Amino acid sequence: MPELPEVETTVRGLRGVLEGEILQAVEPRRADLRRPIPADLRQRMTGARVTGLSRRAKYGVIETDRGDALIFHLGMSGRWRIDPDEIGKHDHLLLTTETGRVLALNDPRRFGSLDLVRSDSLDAFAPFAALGPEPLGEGFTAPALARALESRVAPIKAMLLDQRIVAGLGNIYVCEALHMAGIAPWKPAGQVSRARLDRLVPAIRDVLAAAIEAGGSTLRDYARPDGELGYFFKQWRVYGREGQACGCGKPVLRRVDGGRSTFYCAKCQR
DNA sequence: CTTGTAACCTGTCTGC
DNA sequence: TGCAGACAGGTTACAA
Repeated sequence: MPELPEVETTVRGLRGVLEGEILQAVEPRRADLRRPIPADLRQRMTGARVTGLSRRAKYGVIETDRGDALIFHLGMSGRWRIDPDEIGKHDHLLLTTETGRVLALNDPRRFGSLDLVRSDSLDAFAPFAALGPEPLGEGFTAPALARALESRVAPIKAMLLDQRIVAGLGNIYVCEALHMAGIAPWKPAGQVSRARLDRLVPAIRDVLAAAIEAGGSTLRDYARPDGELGYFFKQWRVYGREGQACGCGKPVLRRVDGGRSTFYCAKCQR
């Protein structure tokens, strides 16, 4: 479940297990995900101490006292499992700490990625260099968004999914934010009024912040050593709710293009 | 440069 | 029960 809030929740959960710990074993279990896994990952990470964990857009960053940064992306189906009972065929990287905790990066579809770069050149890491502002950061404002969307004719939804415009949104939160702001998903981005952009920016912030809070409870359950399944609370207003009533009473609609679903309310979003 | 579509890969669910 | 088809949170190569 990897959009920005899920990656943020994941990083927070990993922090409790990894931060300050020495990696006793680092074991890649296949050569590639979406990209090749760095061949020297085991050698460079084994014996290193984890100094910190952070997030940029949908990427998680694990830094060590050797000046290396392990960057992971969860793709569509990636997740970290904490102290799993057994290792399965989709567990592609295993980390074992000196205290005996085990973390398994599980990703059945393998759309995720693993990269290893020097901490002092994180900004030069190509996928990072292309990213737009963090939606929860100070650089994401209505004027800045208006400038980025100026004269663009692609649908506003497509622009918000473009990580160069704003970094971290995915299909769920774009649908939610557009509904909260009352904007039709197919409106040409450059034609969205300034008044609506003024609503959109806080809508994006609010939905992400609320999701991070809700995701926290998910990961807490996830981290249980007994492997008990956690709850997954859905607070979505439109995503995954085709046919159900919007707050206004009209049914939530779903439209598919390019194999991607968009959920929206034809009355509330214009 | 901008835009839209196909492809990558596996698992799960639905309907016949 | 079997099986085909739709669908899933992302990114990117490629064509137009």
